[in-house]
Amino acid sequence: MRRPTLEAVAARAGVSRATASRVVNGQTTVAPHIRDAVLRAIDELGYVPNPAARSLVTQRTDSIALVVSEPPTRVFSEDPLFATVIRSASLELESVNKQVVLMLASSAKSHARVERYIAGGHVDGVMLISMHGADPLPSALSRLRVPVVSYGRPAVPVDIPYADNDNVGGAETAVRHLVDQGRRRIATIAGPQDMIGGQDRLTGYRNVLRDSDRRSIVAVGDFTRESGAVAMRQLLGDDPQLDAVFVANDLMAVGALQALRQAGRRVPDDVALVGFDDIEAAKYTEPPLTTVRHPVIEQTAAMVRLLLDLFAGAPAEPVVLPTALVIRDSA
Amino acid sequence: MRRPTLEAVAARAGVSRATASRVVNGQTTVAPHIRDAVLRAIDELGYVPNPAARSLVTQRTDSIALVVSEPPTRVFSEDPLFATVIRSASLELESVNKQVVLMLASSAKSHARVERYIAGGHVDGVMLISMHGADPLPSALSRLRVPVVSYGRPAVPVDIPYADNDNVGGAETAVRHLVDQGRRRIATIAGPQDMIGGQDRLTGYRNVLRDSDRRSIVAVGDFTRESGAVAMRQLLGDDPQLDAVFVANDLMAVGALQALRQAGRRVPDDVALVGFDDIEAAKYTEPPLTTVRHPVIEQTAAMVRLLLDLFAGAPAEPVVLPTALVIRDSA
DNA sequence: TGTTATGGAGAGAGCGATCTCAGGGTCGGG
DNA sequence: CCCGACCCTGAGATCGCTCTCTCCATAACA
Repeated sequence: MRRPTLEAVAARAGVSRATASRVVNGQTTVAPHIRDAVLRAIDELGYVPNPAARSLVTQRTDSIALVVSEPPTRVFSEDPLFATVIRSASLELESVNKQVVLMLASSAKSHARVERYIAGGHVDGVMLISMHGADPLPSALSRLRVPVVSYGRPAVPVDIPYADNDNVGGAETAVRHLVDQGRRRIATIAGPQDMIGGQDRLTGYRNVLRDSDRRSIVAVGDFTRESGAVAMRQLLGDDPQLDAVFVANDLMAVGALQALRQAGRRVPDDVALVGFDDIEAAKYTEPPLTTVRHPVIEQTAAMVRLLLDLFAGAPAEPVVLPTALVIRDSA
Repeated sequence: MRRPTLEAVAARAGVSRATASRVVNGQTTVAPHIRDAVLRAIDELGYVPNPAARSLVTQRTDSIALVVSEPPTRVFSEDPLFATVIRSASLELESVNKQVVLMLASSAKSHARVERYIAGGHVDGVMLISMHGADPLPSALSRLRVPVVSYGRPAVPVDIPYADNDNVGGAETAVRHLVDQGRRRIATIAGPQDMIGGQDRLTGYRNVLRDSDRRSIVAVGDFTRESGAVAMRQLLGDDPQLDAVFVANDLMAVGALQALRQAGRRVPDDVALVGFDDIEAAKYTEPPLTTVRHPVIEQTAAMVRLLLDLFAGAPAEPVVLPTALVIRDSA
């Protein structure tokens, strides 16, 4: 007992396959009563189009790969970034009837697997979210003649459109805010330096300090809460007099806040703290976190739009979204 | 400039399409020198089989959906369970040349989307990891005549094979261990009661207490670390004399440990603690956590095997893997 | 030498959709 | 009343592959 085919639907409705196909694909050039007959037949038979047959002739699959090029432990960490990107990309593409296929590319072996899958034409395009500098995937995929876009500027210079947020500018705004408050010893907890976001946010910090006659005090974390606490303790050891910290993401800022509390420093009285990302948790810290908004959903939407542009043959230029300082109580 | 077809490969190698196909699919009935010629042609043209055309005739897609029926926030939480299942399922299926397609089914809307995708025949089978009682997906999918297996016993009674671990038995072993140590007031931090794992582990706790003439003291968490801390504080309020706690998963146990420390209780001297799952972090707590091993990788492998059995037409009976008490320092 | 296995290659029929193109109505205008 | 325009519908080719079936060549045996 096989699944019903379009042929069966057509027979039952008393029309040709072509007409049935027209109805299935929502063409308007079909007489209403015939349309209804076909729809009824579809319903009665429980017809669902065979995607293989369809994509064989259309040369489309209507599915898009979201390749996350990170070890699973990072993807499935407490960082809500990936979850948000995945969810909003799915949502965004759902509205144009495309399905997101999530692929994790951690090891070199899984890279090869992903490449084979993409090269095989299983998907119409690729959204890449890869943050590490050494990642060979962006260039590998761009060679495959498949439409590829990236979430965030690829670390390796490679000619694929991307949607990013203004990491440098955001960091500059944050640090300038601390300068404007008259803070003198402004430290930073930077992100990992093999990630473009980590680099750019540190650059922003340095830019402002350079122009404002202050010495830079840097500790490096890896974007996890734990590493934020560790880095904060280290900074307090390096310079017990520090009166402000710019933290490269909110997760580390939460850890830093904890470390400051344990060290008996009041925030913002003794030490002002600015984070980056504006994750949900930033509202609920004690005190609520002043931070730079990283528009994840908008950035994802922009990335999706870039991909759709590529499909349409339109030119797709990189997009950089502005960030905005969200002032709460920690600075 | 289109992708080369099998026809092109055959032409270049001077053989028929059928022979080229035989080589591509690794059949042995091809003369070595012809085989080589075809392989060379494949290499020179950069030929990759068209999956749509292939699955149109074979009626296979060689991809398997892993449907995670949880809100993304839970999937991408600090709980390493999902990451491990995803990784080991991919690994396991890779060896039989099948690709895992990850689908998140959180809302009712995404349920419909997943169902449509599966019904469309995009995948050969489905692995379901769904923990909530009210989840309509198991029964919905089982109606679709697609091979479906489940990670963990489905909360609704439905006829799909599953691989589970012995939650009840594991909990019993843990609590018995506490009884054997002469603990008198043994509390539990249970998991969410709309999840089968949460229910079963509480059942195990109750079974042993009932037989050992002790009163049960229950607080309920939601498997997150935070909720473990909250529940522990509540238990200490309810019965300041308690001398042991069985915690339904390690994540909550970590939180409980923290709460106990803050309350000035020594572990295991004042209060003994047993967790469940044996996650990596359990080794590194202070003191290291005594816990029940939940064999995630083996269980995933068993689930994959069940699915492959279904493909082969073999009967697939539910599998329940044994758990084992891992004794460290907390009890 | 004739006959039967046997191994290896090719011809051709599908798989289930889309899409172009041609043909048969209906209608309005001359 | 005839004809061109227009709107629907159907016939049939096509997408790229697998797989059965047939056929040929060589080997093995009597």
